[in-house]
Amino acid sequence: MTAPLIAILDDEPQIRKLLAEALTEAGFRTAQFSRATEFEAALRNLAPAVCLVDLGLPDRDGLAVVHRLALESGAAIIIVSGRAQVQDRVTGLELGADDYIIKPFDPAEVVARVRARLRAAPAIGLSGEVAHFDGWTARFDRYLLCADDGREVPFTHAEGEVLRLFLESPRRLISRQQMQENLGGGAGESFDRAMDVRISRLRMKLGEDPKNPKLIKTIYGAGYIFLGTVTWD
Amino acid sequence: MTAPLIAILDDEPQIRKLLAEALTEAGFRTAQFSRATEFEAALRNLAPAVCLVDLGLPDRDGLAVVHRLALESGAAIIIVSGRAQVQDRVTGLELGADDYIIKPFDPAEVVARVRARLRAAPAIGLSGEVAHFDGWTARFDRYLLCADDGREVPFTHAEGEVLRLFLESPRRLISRQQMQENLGGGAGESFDRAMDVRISRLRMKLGEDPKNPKLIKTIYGAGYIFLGTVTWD
DNA sequence: TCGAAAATGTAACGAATTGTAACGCCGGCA
DNA sequence: TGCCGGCGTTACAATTCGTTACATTTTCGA
Repeated sequence: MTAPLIAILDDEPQIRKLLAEALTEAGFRTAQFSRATEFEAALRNLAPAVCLVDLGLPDRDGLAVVHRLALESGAAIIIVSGRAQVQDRVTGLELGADDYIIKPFDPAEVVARVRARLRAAPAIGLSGEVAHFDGWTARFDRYLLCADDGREVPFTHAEGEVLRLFLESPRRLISRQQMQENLGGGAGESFDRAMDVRISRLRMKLGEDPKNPKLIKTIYGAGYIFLGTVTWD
Repeated sequence: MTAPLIAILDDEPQIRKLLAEALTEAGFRTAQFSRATEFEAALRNLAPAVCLVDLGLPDRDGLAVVHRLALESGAAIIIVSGRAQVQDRVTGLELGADDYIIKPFDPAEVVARVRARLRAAPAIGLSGEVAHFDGWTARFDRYLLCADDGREVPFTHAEGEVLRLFLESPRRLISRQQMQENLGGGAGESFDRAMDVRISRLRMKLGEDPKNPKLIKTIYGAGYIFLGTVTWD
């Protein structure tokens, strides 16, 4: 998967450079803009995950930009501004910004706040190779489940398919139908207890209590729900 | 729908009071805690949408609390701390906090940042999934009834449907008609004792005295009434 | 007041669904 | 060729939940 794109909108070149360098070093891609018009035009083609927006722009009020962004784009918005009054921060946040950083800033903090936004953002759809949930880390690249206490449990390909499905839609009912369709491209056979067995084996590896599973719940007659708070790297 | 619940964890009473007043005035409900142990115990039953956490706690390292919270709960986490170094902020955010506010703070900004968190994550916070009543907490997200004394009783999907119906209309007569219609989409068969059995099973799990049920009352010839004071998170 | 009919409570049963231990097939590999 | 791990299949155990049967309660007319 490609690195998330961070858009930077600021009229001061040194600021842009500072931000871009820090973000690039942290592994993100960046796109820089000095004027609001240019920025908004580019948004049609780019889909940044986070936008860093300065309020003091030459061609438009930064707050107006923030407001439009909040309404029309799915990106997280972080205001980076020299306006330090509480009232500025409150109105910026009320207008739809997700965070507000005051200049002068430390690049490390900006990176940390960008990461926080990405973490909170809907990880829906795209999934990578590493996910964390409830004391576990699933490494799909190594077919390995790592517990926070250091234990490592390998999982197989078939188990991984089920696990990925769960981790991509946590806290949502997944019907047996959906499972069958998403698993191993298994053509619709007469019927399949294979799935149940996969889930049973996965539960065992996760150390679930058979009488009262905490992570993978069965909804009789409907399907399964994965409870657990998932973060994808 | 009830107002989102904001949890406050800070050992200084004035700070708690300041935060609670501002949040209450802004239309939120609050729950206050002065120690980490107390806070974590309460999380079994509460499902706050946002947690405001101080780092300087008497009984535990605040960062550890933040980390656990980030892994195990779906709540947004805002650190409110006097530690003002960039390094503190970065590690706090990396450990899973969604925002970091430095003391002394302006209550208006705290409210704005809480709102920003709620806006970004309407999915989590699980509003509508947790209800409290008379010594019990019903967690529909986990199919679990938690007694205030710590006991946990799982309930099934069918039982949950009945329970939810009651908790959504407490102290109001619910006719058998209405039940049948709301339950499992059950088409109006000739007649159904299924519902009675569901209620009987639910009563048992709630530990009702069969001769004298306190929570689920039968109105002969009319229906049922759920007596109990319900609060939804 | 008494007794019977109607309404409700619930234990027991059973059909459908789900859990899982055990078995066996298959492909990879030495 | 023989071994071995992955994984589907099978068989049987466990759970869910509606149905049935009977006990209990309420209502109401005689």
